[in-house]
Amino acid sequence: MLDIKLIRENPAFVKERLAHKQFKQIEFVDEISVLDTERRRLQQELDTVLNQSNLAAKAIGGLMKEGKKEEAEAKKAEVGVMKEKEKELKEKLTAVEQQQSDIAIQLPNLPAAAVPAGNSPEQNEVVREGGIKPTLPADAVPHWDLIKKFDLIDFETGAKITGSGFPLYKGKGAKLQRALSSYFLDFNTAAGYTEYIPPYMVNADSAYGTGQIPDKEGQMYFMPADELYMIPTAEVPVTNIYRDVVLKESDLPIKMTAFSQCFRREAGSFGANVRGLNRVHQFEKVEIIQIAHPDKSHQLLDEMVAHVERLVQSLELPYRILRLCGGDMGFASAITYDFEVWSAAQQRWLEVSSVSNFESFQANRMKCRFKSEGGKTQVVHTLNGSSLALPRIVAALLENNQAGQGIHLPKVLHSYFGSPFID
RNA sequence: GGUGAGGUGGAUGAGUGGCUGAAAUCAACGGUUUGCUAAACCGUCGUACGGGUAAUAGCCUGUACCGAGGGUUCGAAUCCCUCCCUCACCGCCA
Repeated sequence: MLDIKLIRENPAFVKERLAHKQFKQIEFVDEISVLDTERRRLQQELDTVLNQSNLAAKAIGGLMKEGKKEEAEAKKAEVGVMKEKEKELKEKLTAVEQQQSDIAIQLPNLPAAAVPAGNSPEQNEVVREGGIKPTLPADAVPHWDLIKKFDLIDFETGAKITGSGFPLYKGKGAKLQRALSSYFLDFNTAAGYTEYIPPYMVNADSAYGTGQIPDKEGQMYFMPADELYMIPTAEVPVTNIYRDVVLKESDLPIKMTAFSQCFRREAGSFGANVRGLNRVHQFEKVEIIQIAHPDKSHQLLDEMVAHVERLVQSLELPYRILRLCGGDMGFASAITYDFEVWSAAQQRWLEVSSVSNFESFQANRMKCRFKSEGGKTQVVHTLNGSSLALPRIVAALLENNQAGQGIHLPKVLHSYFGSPFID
């Protein structure tokens, strides 16, 4: 949610930034300004009437005590007239407020100054690359073939039990998931992140707080009987820990990490890009989240990017870091860095992490604030990133490390997996 | 799922339909006293949205808010209805 004061005071800037994000309905900015003016006018009018009837009600109380019955009755009649006016103004005000907020929640976050221009993934900026792309043997195959060969995941039975895109991990495939998530969590907690296990379903308030509603509502599984959403990422429940909370300045930054299953409908996806583990409806991910002081958030974002980079490096995977252009960023983000690992057999980059600073956008919606030393209350900044999403990491690990009889695992995983290779 | 109790400011906890935006205590903050700490004493101490003035500090002022939403009334924290949540016991259950 954008700050109404910013829209009021600097509409030109807001419009320019929205255009940078390739947002089409720039006219929303002017519509909000008009509604805001009207809203304030109505509130002023209503407050005046309410004030009069409050004063009259008090006067009646006094008159009753003094036994001046007739004067009291006369006053009552007066207030009766005001009630009509009050009702009318209240209805108008509520309607205008509703209209204003309906539009306001559709406005995405403004991109930060460093966000490159552009409207398609090709215009994302490569910040840096690392690792070495392996040269695979002539008979190298994509991960879905390796998965079959080593019997790691049974997609067909997963489809029978639930539907396509719900993998059934099995044997060493299941153990590898456990090894990776344990390793990621240990890596994060060693860096000062507190570990959480959050609920996997959330209510509408939480989904709204992090910006999934209304923007991504169709992407979430919804349980109508209980009005709950399956989480698309641990970001939603974990960030919402601090919804409607006023923190102390000394509490910041708050660093949290959580493993969760993630559920995404991915409606409309099809084709070769969704084969195997490239795109699934249920997957495992470890997330890192920070609640930060506004002055520190961009520095902390850099630290989070560096943190994820070390994690990817430790897996010995070739990777690159992208700074997303305005048109490719998420609804709630002010700036986003994507991590991609090289999938050698598919000859393509796979996104495994997205690290973003949401600045005050989520905090405004969630009413997450802190009291500064001076006693002033202001909203925090929120940040999060994957550290890491498992399926595509598995895909890259399998493909890049295939060597005839087995698949070699990076050193950091040996103790977690209980073996240096899969065979 | 059933029954009972309850939801009041950072915390504990009063509150008879008007004098209660809300007692009291604690915590917190500022100050006095003090060699330092403690104690004592004095003061401050909710949020949101408006309006005025002013330097985006501050000050003055209006409205709303005592779980949420409705209703009764000239007037509701207080009465009525619906819903939500918490706790306890029972039932069911990994």
